[in-house]
Amino acid sequence: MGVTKTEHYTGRQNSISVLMKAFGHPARVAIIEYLLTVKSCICSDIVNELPLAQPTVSQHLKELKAAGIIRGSIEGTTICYCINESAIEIILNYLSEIALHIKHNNTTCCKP
Amino acid sequence: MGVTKTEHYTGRQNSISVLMKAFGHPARVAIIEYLLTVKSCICSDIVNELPLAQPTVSQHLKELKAAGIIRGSIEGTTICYCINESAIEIILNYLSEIALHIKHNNTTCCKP
DNA sequence: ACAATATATCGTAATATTGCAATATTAAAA
DNA sequence: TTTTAATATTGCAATATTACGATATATTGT
Repeated sequence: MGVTKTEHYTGRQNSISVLMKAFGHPARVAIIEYLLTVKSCICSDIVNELPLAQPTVSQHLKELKAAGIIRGSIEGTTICYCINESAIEIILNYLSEIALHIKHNNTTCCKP
Repeated sequence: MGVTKTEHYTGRQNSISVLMKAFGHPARVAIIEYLLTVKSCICSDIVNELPLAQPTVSQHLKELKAAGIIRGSIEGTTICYCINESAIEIILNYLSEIALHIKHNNTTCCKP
């Protein structure tokens, strides 16, 4: 049906999937990487850096913002967008836990 | 058009987005978490743990495997699935880089 | 006030994803 | 060999995503 049964999963499972999904498109990965290279976060020229039309970029930015990966505020005709460090930390902590679990469990099957 | 312009992005951007996308659904997050709790990785009962029909679980497992997040091999009527540690490490390294970049750049705008 | 510039929103087409019933496949067990 | 059990595949309906042209909005500069 194309609709996710969100209510059947834990809050953490849902919020992790939202954060990860935001990284789940190469355009958004490229946007994030571009934001990193720009020291000042006035980023009116993302459109020129990407092979995408302005409405498409705007939409990806909106999704990144909705997921909490970036923050932004209007500054005249330009927008100040930058990465929300704490969102990155949340994913990092989650994956670190997983990596620890794997090492701890030390499952011997499925080794290449 | 619903079709991603993969060819316009770097190989790294594409592969990161593939890995992250695999985590971009709560059912797959739940599957991964379940795999972690099972010491031996014979996981024939994922279906009983999740609020999803067997074909749906099978499909999510297929996607996780295609993305490289899990590995699996047939063992009679059951399947041995487990998490591919190196895939987790790849994401961890990538996000650590981003976090470092953020701290290093020390952009002062967009602070809450 | 008007033009220029930057970004957002709307509408829409193409494609992808999610979920499941039905069915197929596969190998162990009787 | 037939049944049983576990997983995969197929086909399909509902919904989501991606992308962009057209247009709206908003602010700056003249």
